[in-house]
Amino acid sequence: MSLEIAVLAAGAAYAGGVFLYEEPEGLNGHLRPGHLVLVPFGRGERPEPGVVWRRLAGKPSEGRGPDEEERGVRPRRRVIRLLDEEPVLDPMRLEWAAWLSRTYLAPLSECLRLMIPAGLIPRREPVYERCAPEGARGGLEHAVAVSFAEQVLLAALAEGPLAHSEVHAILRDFPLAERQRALRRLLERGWIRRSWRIREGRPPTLRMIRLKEEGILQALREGGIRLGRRGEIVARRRRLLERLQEAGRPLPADWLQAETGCTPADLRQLTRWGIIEPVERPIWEAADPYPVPEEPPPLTSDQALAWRAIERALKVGRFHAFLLHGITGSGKTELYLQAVAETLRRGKGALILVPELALTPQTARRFEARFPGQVAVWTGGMSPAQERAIWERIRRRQARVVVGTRSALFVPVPDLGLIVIDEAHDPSYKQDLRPEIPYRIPAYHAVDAAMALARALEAVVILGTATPSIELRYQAEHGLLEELRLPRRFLGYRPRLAAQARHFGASLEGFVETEAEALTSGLPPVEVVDMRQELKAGNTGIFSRALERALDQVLRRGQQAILFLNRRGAAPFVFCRDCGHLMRCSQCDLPLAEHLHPTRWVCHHCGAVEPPVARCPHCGSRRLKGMGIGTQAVEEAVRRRWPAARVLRWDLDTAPTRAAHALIWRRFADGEADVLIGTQVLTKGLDLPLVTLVGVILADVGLGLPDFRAAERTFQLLIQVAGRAGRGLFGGRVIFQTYRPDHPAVAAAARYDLDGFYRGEVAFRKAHGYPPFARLVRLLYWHAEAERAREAAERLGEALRHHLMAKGAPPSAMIGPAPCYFSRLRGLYRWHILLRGPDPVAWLRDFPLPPEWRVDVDPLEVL
DNA sequence: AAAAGGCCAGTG
DNA sequence: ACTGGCCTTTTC
Repeated sequence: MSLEIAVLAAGAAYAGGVFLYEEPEGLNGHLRPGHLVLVPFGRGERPEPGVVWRRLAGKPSEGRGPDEEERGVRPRRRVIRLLDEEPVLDPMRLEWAAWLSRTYLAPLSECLRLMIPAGLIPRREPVYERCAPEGARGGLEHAVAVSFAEQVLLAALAEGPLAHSEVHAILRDFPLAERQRALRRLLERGWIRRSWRIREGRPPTLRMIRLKEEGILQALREGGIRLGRRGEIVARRRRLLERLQEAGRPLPADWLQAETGCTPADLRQLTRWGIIEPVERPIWEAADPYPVPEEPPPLTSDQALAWRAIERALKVGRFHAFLLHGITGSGKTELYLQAVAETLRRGKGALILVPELALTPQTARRFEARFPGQVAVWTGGMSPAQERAIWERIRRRQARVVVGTRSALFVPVPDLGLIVIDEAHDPSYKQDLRPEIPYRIPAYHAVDAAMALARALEAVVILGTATPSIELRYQAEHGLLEELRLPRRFLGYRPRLAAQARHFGASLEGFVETEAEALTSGLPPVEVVDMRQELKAGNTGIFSRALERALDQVLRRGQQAILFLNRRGAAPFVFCRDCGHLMRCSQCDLPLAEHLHPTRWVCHHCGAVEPPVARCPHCGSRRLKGMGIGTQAVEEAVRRRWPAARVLRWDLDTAPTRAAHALIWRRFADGEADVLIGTQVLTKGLDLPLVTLVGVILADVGLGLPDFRAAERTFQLLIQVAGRAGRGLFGGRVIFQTYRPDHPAVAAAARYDLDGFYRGEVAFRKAHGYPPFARLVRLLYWHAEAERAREAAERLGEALRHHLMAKGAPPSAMIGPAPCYFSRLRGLYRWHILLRGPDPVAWLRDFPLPPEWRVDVDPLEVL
């Protein structure tokens, strides 16, 4: 009996990923597809994780492909051990992995690797031991040269085997190279042997806190005990104790900290005083910290209409996919929540995907409030231990609702009944290909992958967005998705709004009451300002007269404004005024942008920061000048023109981390600033009800790029940004400044004319044979030497041309090879070949594509 | 990717 | 002889 095992080691993919192994003795007949095992792999026999793919029939005559005959008989290695009694992947997900592999032309092992978080794999460490003296080629006494390090090591190994880390500790007085040399030489000569030790992973536990002194709160009240010196510290420690008392049972430490503001130091101190006590519990036994779920509000009539369709699909329990097309603020999330509730009632699990830079914790909190204790958050950047803990909670059905980013799609939620993809148009749902990621990972799109999974599982999919992509709308038009519309923004219910209105001195006039005291509003009106006219009128500033007046008014009224410009820094280009030379990144051949405070030149692709030079490298002139504007220039201009205004900037410079994003959003939402200036990161935040003005400083950024989706991206961005205004009682207005007021993306966005833009774009795509009328595959190659990149691309192009001809594909099916538009990034020259046709992947299936070529199926951009 | 094997110039 | 450095090969 042998087993086909997909080996998840990086290198396995180079050889197809699936290998034959023998079943270990102790487990005869036990291993099934989907089981996670460790197998020896490669020349070093390093234990690597693998997923059992198939059992092959026992007879050697059967189940042997012709290629195996060619390879000849070779003693197969044996599976080292089973890592988890239960298969980690069910048959449906194995089938799905095969689909991913076929669809994205990626090795099966790389597709399965997406579904196995690193936290499930135990740590492995080499162990060295002295061989029996007979085994060695010549005894110590015959040695010609034995270095001092080798002698020390041999002496230590005489006492018994040593782990890798122990060897390095013993040899710590020798330089690293010397230690490695000693190990290699002794191994080569057969004096020592290497094997592998697998560090037993302990089942994940959760640190919980137990209240030790029951009477502590009583004592506190009577004033006998002090919990600390400063009031703030005392307050949060008291909050912690109250929570524990209320619950009457241990609560998770991290949850307590988040909830009460206590720090690990607080917990240590209280433990030292004997007031509380940490206890470790298996993760799946963790008690539910939230006792009372929040009540769902009544639905508005728009929501109710959409809900009937969703509810029906959930009740039928077959595959069904919705495009929930709802403008910003129309109440999509409430529908997600109700859909999750219905899914849970049916005993199934739910998955909610959110875009990468979204404020995931805030979104997750809304779900946690409704489904207390049942929500797991899955984002990138977790530690292996966290991954393992959350994964176990999900698998053991402790958490039935998973909220997360793209990678959460691959968490095996048992009995998955619903997949929600919020902001489904967001580009972060597409796995991008980067040169530093080895080999060919599947360039999947979470929407397509989710649809395939849902089909296999008979689950329901909801794709929510205010700006559906052309492809999604096209699919909806052709019956592949059911489109549901939420055309009005939901403000809130009359009683609460009335109270707010009194507080802010606003009025509820002009809002539409759809039913049951639910007030809705339309989208804020957009004014397009032609900046060429401003120039003619002698206004060379950043702000048009209209925007200036509008900002004046907003600041006078104490409301908030957002200024949007999709460019960081002070100036996107630095030119020499004498010879016109453009400063470029040495690694990327992209223009350097000027940033201020301190003045520096930054490459917006690779992030390289260069100190500004005084003289033009081309002509030696000292007259170098930043041209154009970025968010930093807008900030300076606002500060100059409105010195009293409180300004916040939100872009990658001011918010490098997720926490920083949340902080800026929080500060602005709390009214700590009047004007928020930012790039597209600010389209992803949540509700900001006091914003009454959105100014787009330059709407045409990005329209000049030679990419067939450039117009669509700009259109979506403008709609999203406009949607940030007027989400509260004061209404709102939007101003687009542009040099191209007639461009369809700008003009249609200003009218919120999604249908008009869609029709125009579809006609364009049809005329030029772009998706959805054809599919694209982009083959990418990169290399540090320009010549080698060109050669490789031309060689492959030649081979592909012949292959396509033999397949009967038209000559127009292949575009290129050609250098990419961004021809050099991070020091690598980039070439690509585009394939275009009804199913270009099919042409490649029997084509021997060298592994260093990356395949981007359905690329989002072709730059 | 990572380990192992092969090749070759430099060293005592 | 024996290194160390650099490349190629292989992964069941």
